[in-house]
Formats: sequence, C-alpha cells, structure tokens
Amino acid sequence: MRMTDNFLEELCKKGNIRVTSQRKIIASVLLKAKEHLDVEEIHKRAKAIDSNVSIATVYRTMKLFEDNAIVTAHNFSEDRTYYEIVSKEHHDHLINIENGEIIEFHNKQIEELQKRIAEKHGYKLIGHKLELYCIPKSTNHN
Amino acid sequence: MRMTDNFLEELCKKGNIRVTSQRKIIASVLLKAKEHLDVEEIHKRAKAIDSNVSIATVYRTMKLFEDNAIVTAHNFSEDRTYYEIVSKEHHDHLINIENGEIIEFHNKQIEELQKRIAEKHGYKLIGHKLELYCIPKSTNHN
DNA sequence: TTAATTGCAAACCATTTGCGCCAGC
DNA sequence: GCTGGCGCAAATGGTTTGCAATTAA
Repeated sequence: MRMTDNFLEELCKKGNIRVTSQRKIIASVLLKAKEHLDVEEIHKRAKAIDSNVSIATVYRTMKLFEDNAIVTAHNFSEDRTYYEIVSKEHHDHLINIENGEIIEFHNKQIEELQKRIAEKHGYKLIGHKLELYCIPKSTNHN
Repeated sequence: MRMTDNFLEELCKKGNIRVTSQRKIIASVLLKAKEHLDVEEIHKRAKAIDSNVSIATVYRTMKLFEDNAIVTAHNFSEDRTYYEIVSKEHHDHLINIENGEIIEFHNKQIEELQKRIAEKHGYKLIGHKLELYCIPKSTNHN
C-alpha cells in the first residue's frame, strides 16, 4: 500500500472500518513523526492533540494499522515495540548502539543476495529483517 | 568464547560465579538441544532431570549465560525469547513462516556487504541480525 | 563461615480484553 | 438504529525480584 494523506479513507473501503477522530489523530501523529515511535510516545502525542485518546485505543489502532500494512513494527529494544509508518520504499536499519540512533539504508545487492540464499535452500523469500549494530568509526573502542 | 563441555568452569574463573547443580543441568539441556529453546521448554527439560529447578532460576541462568556470551537470545515470535547456545561459527536464520522451522545459514558475501554499508555511513559494524522469512518454493501462494 | 544462589510467591509492565456507553454511517 | 469503536479498569502472561533458606567454596 502507498502512503497518502488519506490512507484512512482507503482503509475504510477495505472493510467495516470507521474513520474515527481517534484514528485520524493517531494517523496524523504517525505522519508527522519521522522517527520510530513506541505506543507510549504515540499516546503522549495523541493526547496533546485531544486528551480523549486512551492508550488502549492506541494499541488497538496500531494493530489495525499493522494488519493493514500502514505501519511496520520493530523490536529493536526487546521489551518495547516501535512503529514506523510504511514509506514509499523498503529499507533496513543501522543502529548506533552508543545512543540508539537509527539510520535507514537500502542496498540492492543485499536484497538480491537474500533472495538467492532463500532459493538455494528451496524457499521463496517473503520478507526479511536486517539490522546492523554499530558504533561511530571515530569512537575507538577497538 | 568457544563452546566447550566445561564452559561452566571457564565461566567461574571470570567472576564470583559458582558451579551449581542447577546451572550444570541447564547447561546440559542447552548442549543437548540443537534447536532454539524458550525458557518454558528449557525449564521443562531441566525439571525432567531434576524437578528441583525453578523457572526463576532458568530465567536468571539464561541472563547469566547471555551476559557471558554462552547463549544468544532471539525474538523470532515477538512475545517469547528463544535461546541458542553459541556455536563455533556465526550464522543467520531463515524462517519458514508456514511452520516456524528455522534453518541456519552463513554467507560471507552478505557479511562483507554489511561491513561495507556500515563503513559507508561512518560506522563500525559490531553485530547484526538477519532473518529471512520464507515459504517453501513448492508452495505456490504466489 | 559467608556470600552467592535458589525457590517461592508477589511484583512488574507491556499489551490485551470484557463491558457498558458512545458515535460513525 | 445498528454496529463498530472507545474509555476504563481488570486480566494476561512473560519476566523480574524480595526474601528467607540453602549451598558452593
């Protein structure tokens, strides 16, 4: 699915899904934010717009969005789920383990290799997760 | 660290760590099993050897082993942590999403590419996570 | 001896869910 | 008006932790 400002309306056509004020607010929070947000942060920002948004609704909405490929869930930190709005193009993540900063990258060669590896083992590649854990080159931890 | 049958003894030398019967049992369970085990399964197998092993101890021991690079933790299924004993050589995982089966693989080209990508962004690669989610080729889901 | 370790049960904490009320359509 | 969605608060479930008893060294 392509991200547009009115993806909510698109979503509705697919099923019995209503465009509610809460969903609009949560969608706007996601569209505005470029970083990866956890539920707590999404809730905080949504409440800043309208205090009438419960965290249960954020959880339910994120699951709805995830099921409809509007967001992608990540588990960088093991204990918390981070969400990222699906953007035009696929990318992987480089994580600076010194400060948690996340850099997005895309590499066609790696994607191609992955597909080939799957095929070599008799499988068809459906999806993948690639995360690079790094430290800045200048930092000399050896 | 290299995996040996007496890594527990090696571990002890590193700190104030005692070789207890529970730890021996848990270690033997891990050494015996080749698959990835979750805490519940480790606990079940440990209890089969000696019912005197609590799940709290399994959790504590797995953390101890993880901190000491004896096992690696994986979060394939989001809600459960799976552990794998550190083997001689590094590998990544190919996951059959139809039945959860996990195939291990290693590809030098990909490892090399990862290092290069990190460097291109000004980082030094410390670790990575690569998981390929696949379906059997024969299965024609398109 | 004595500090580390364990079992137990309670605490944690992110996430889910039941329910009665509310709101899209 | 009907049905899906919401807020609230309680429940879930994997994981952690306080504490008193136990045990390795």
